[in-house]
Amino acid sequence: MKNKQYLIADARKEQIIKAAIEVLRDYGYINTSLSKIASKAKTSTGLISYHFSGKEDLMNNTLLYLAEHEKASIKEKVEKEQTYTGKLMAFIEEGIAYRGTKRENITALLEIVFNVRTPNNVPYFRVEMNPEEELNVLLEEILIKGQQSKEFNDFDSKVVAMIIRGAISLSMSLPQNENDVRFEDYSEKVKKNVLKMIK
Amino acid sequence: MKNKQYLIADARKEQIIKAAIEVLRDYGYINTSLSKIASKAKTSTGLISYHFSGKEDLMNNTLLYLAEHEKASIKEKVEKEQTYTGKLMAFIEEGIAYRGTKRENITALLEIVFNVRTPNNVPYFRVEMNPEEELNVLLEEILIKGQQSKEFNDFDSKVVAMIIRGAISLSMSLPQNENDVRFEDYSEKVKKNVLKMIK
DNA sequence: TTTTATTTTGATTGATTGATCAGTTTTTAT
DNA sequence: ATAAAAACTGATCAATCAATCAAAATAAAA
Repeated sequence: MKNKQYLIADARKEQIIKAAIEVLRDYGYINTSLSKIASKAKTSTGLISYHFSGKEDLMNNTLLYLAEHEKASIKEKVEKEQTYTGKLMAFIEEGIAYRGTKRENITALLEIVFNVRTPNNVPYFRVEMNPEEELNVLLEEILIKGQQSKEFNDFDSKVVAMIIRGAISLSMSLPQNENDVRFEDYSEKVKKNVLKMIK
Repeated sequence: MKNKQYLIADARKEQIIKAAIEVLRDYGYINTSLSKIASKAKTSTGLISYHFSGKEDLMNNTLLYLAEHEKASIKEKVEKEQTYTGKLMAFIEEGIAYRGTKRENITALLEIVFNVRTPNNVPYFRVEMNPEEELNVLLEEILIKGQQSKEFNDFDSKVVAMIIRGAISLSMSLPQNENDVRFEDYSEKVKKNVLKMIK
């Protein structure tokens, strides 16, 4: 029963990670301490150190958890579509929608990516193979295959991918108190403008 | 002689701000301490507290210094152009070029904007009237006036402005070890794609 | 049941931080 | 020249932090 043996540990780990996400969202990385996470998770700092090898390890696991969540959400929508145009529109739509509905997740992810650094002092957001990078690969793949299938015309796929990523990122700066209509409106208009670039 | 009276103070303030920019670039916000800034500026922590009311005040002044620098650099190029197409292309070109040549400035600016919060715990990058916002206003103004003069066709100026801003921001993720050619290439291609959206 | 392994607590430690302040030097004004 | 104001130093302080650890509680295995 090797599985059951670690069930408690895994559940506790996820509980701590979820608490970390809340604290990161509420206080920002600089004001996120293990004791704040511990009290949010209704446990002790010692337990965090027991399940994770340190604060950095906790942040790495939290980042992985968040990136995986986002990636799964977007991939699912993309795979439902048959055409590359459909896949691309789904990528944009879900990328923006995710930032509207799962705002706290993206907020926490940004706090980590902009503050944690490798042992060589390189910020995560400069690291080539960070977890977010997988979504880039997916996006560029859609663009290139769409060109090969003649659905899209000729353009630099890397540059257009960056423009799309930038537009999705900036949806975070949309006013959040309003309802979803603003996000949907932004999403529709971004899609229209992207089509102008690639068709 | 009211002017001379404050010359030393102003010079010292700028010296400390420049040291802060270097430390922010090298260590990131979380590892930026007053003592690190003091030793980089070859002075003492006490002096920083003498010239600034605290760490937050220093960061605010540094942010202002950086935003002013960038704004002046872009505005200068934009104002040289006569047509709105010219102004828009200049905005994009200088926005991207600035991120290539003054990388340390933008790096420090991002460290501040993503970490400092208002007394109400609102992150700076969520504050409506942050210093960066002035560039937005300029960009939207170019787009709207370009439409009014029939240089541009019909589109949502706020959305297109966001797409452009996103593309400029992401130029920071271009590999930096290479020479400027990558930035220029990216710049040219972004401009072409933007023209597809607005013409 | 007894033994062993896993999980949890909370107090403690050593290090670092931003800020303060008494005292010194330098500049400016009279 | 003298007084006053401004600029500056460096030691010190209280607060906070991540990490540690001995001891206790709980669960699993024998």
